[in-house]
Formats: sequence, C-alpha cells, structure tokens
Amino acid sequence: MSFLQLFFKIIFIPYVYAANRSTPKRPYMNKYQKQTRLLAAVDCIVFGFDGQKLKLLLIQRGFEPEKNKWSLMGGFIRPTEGADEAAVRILKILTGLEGVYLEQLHTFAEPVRDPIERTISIAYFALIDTHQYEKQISDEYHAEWFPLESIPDLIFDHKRMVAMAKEKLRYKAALHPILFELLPPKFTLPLLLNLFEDVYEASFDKRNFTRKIMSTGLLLKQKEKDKGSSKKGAFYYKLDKKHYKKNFNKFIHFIRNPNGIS
Amino acid sequence: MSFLQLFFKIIFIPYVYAANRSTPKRPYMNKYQKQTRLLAAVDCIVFGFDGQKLKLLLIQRGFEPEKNKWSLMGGFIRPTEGADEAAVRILKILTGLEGVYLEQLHTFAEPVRDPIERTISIAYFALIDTHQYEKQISDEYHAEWFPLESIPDLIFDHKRMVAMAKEKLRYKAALHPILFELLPPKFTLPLLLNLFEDVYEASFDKRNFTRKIMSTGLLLKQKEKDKGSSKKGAFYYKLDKKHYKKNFNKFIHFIRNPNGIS
DNA sequence: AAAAATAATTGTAAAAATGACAATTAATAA
DNA sequence: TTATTAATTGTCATTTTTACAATTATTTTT
Repeated sequence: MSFLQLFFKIIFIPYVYAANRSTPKRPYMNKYQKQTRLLAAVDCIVFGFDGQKLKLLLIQRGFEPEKNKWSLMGGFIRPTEGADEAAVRILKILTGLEGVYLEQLHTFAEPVRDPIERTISIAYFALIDTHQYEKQISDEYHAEWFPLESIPDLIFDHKRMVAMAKEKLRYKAALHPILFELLPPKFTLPLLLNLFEDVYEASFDKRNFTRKIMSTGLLLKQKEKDKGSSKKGAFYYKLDKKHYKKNFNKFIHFIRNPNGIS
Repeated sequence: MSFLQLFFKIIFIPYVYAANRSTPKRPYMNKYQKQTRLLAAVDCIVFGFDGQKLKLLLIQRGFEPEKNKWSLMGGFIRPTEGADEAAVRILKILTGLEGVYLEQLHTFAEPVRDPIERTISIAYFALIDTHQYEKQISDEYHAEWFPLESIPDLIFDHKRMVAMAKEKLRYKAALHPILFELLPPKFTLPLLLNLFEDVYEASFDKRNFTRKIMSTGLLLKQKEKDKGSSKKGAFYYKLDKKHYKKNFNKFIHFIRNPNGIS
C-alpha cells in the first residue's frame, strides 16, 4: 500500500467524517479528538466435557505474531457489532454451534498485551456439549481439545484468561446448574457425578450427591437406560428446561465451599 | 488546529510508528492494519452508605454531549494505563480516595452507546465509606449522592450499568463480607443490620442475623458504645482485617436467596 | 428515688440440610 | 446357577436454619 493510499485510508476519511460532525448543530465535535483509539478484540474460553474429562478448545494460530502457538479463539470486534455478537460470531466460526452458553468473563486491557499494537480483549467463556460439536467441527483452525491439566503454552495473557475462566466456572457451578450446559440432552447420574468430580478435582459421596441433585427438581427421569458402562445400566435423565430457566439465578448449593478453604 | 497539524498528529506519527515495525524482523506489521480502532473508557458505579440509605454517587456533566445531565463518573483510558489503573485514577479524582474497593463489573460495547463516536466502556463498581469521602469531597464535578430508589435519568446506557451493579452487589454481598467496605472502621450491629436491610429491601430477624454475623468470626467487639441512637447504646465492632482478607473468597451465606425467587 | 421509655442484647426449640456411613439391586458373563 | 459389575437406595448423627419474645442497660420523666 502506497503512502498516498494510506493517507486516504487512515487520515483523510476520518477527517472528513469529523468535519461532517462539526456543523453548527454539534458544537462539541472536537470533544474526543485528542483521545487515543485502540483495537478491541474478543477471546473465547471454550469448555467441553467428553464424558471423562473437562477440556478446553484451543486453536493453533496460522499467522503471525506467535504463529503456530496455541491460542484461544478470538477476533477483532467489527464496526457494526457489539462484543456479545462478536463472541457469538467467533464461536460459530470455530464450532459451527449457535445458541451455546456464553457469558462475559472479564476485560483485559493492560497497555501491552499484544506486541503489535494495543488491543483490549473482552473475554467470554462458553460451555458446549462436545458431542454436538464433533459433528460439525471444521479443522480449518487446527482446533484441538486439551484436558485442563495439560494446557500448552498460550500466547499473550491467554493463560491468565483460562485460569480466571476455570475459577469462575467452579464458582458459578457451585451455585447454579451451569454444568448441565456441558452435557448432552440425555445423561446419567454417574456421568453427572463424573463431571462435578472432574471440575472440582474432588470426589463426592454418591448418595449425598444424588440426594442433592434430585432435591433440585431439575431432572426428569427417562425410561431408557444407558448400558454402555455397566451391566445394570444407568437411567437417563433430561433437564427440565422450564424449571432450569426459571430458577437459574436462584442459589442451589451444589458445592458448599468450591475453593476448599477451610 | 490546522489541517497540517492534524496531518502530523493523526497520520504521520502512526505511520512512522508502523514503518518502524515493518523492518525485516517483523514481517507481519500490516497484520492489524485493516481493523477499526475505537475509544475505550471506564465508568465507575460508586456506592456509599450514609448510615440510613445505600446511595450512588453521580456527577452532573459539565460538557457536551448531554451537558447538565447526570452521569456516572468516567473517562477515557490513557495510552499508558490499563483499565484498572484508569478506574483508580478516576475514582481518586472524584472522591479523593485511594485504596477503595473496586471491581470490574462488565464491559459495555454496543456499537452506538455514545452518539459522538463508538466508545466501549469498561464499568467498575466501587464501595466507599461516605464518611471518609465527605472530608475530601471536591465540588468540582457537581457530584451528588442519590438514594437508589430515586436515581435521576442518566446518560447513554448508564442506567443499565447501575442496574447491573446493584444486582451484582446483592449477589456478592449474599456470599462475601463485601458490605463492610461501606462502613466506617467502627460500627454497630444495628447499623450493619440496617445496611443489609437496605441493600436487600427486606427485613431480617435481629437474633438470627446477629448469630450469623458473629459465627463468621469477622467482628471484634470493642469496649466503647455508640450512644447516638439509643439510651442503652450499642457496642462498636471492628473488622478483623486479617480474617477478612484471608477468608474473603470463602462462601459465607449471609443471605440465602438474595433475589427472593422461591 | 422510682418509674417509664427506648433500643440493644440474648435463648430455645422445631425443622431442614448436611455429612458420614454400606447394603441391595439389576443385568450380564461365566 | 453363580459370579461379577456398577447403579441404586436408606439411616442416623450433626449442623444449620428458622421462627419466635423476654431481658437488660441506660436515660428521661415523674
């Protein structure tokens, strides 16, 4: 790109734009002129559960900087979209999924996160059912699932983002039925217990756990059993979606003290 | 400012900067060239408690746009500071206080929040002891405390920010000893009860409340009494700071169901 | 000096939730 | 028929929560 092109692209167009705003109707047009603009991106911490382990979806960057290093899926926010929309778009690109659980986590805005240019990142965490995912996965982004205990080195401050997301997941799952977002539509109680035990890296008493889960009224027992992992087979359950949505914000004390601080 | 000046300020300098980066060592210099930059600001939702009511600190804007309307205290993030630093700086300007409780709330990034130009706002909420504040208040910003039930119209999406902050305050105060941040160093149990009752717009049983509070081990009974509001007088208590800090993230179920959803 | 007034402080019993414990059941495989 | 495997289910002691009102310390009034 020539200097002249750059001139038009970066300088002239904004100037004209600003000039338009400086008509008598808007006497305050120069208000923000002095301020520094910066790039805004979205990064997604994507959790999944394959029935055994809680995992994280990462991509291998195909471009500089930090080419070939592992990274969270992210992208710049476009001029016409908000951060939530950007996160939804990026998640759709990566997983092919729509309507997944997505929540804003935190915004990382240290001046020197990205070596190229100042970029703030609005981080989101997502919970998806890996079975849904596997059907639609595109290898375009070199995406891979990693168990949480063996996450590779990540670019920029993505490691910190993951740590924060994990903490928030534990926090929230202790109080709200959020982990069901990781499960397929039909699941068994032993599977659910596995999930909780993996998330909290702890083991829970089956009887007490079942009692707690059942007392929430969230589960609908199905007639079919899953005979995959035992001779007796375990009954399938479904989420009572209405109950789930209506009571999502209510406290359910699944885990008393998620951080194990005495 | 002349066109030439603008030219140098906005165009030339960044161009040179980018050119520096485009040495053979960094073949990816143009990577982000196409992306749109935007303004990033910080807004602070400042809560205070005057002994009677939970209140919000607002300022009357002295400049366009939305001059004379009420607003949260905010400002643009500077090139050399992160968002947390910006929030601290802005809070210092408004209240004169340092070291106050400050927590990132949420980032608002809809494309058209500010009519002048796209600006994303990283919102923080702060809890301060109004007594500390009153000593240092500067009227420069036309700051005023408003009870939560009579907040005036606010600019942009600030109303939504306040609503979210209030919700988060309730949520967090139900589980963590965060409301102590609103109290002076010495306070009485009836005052603490007042605070909780005002925050949750509910009334709590004195005996059960006291028992709960005392069981946390957070309070140190003082020998003096506050005789301001009764003949008998109420003992002062202080926070056990060490205990407070060490156990802050631990769940203490002050309020069982903060949203009152049955 | 006694009584009244005011707000702070304190106790108890029933109900609910939790935590700690192992035997029984359903189905398949031997 | 028996052995095997994993799922399912129950009880009791402890802790926590809830519901409810009498007592106490001090000042003001009589």
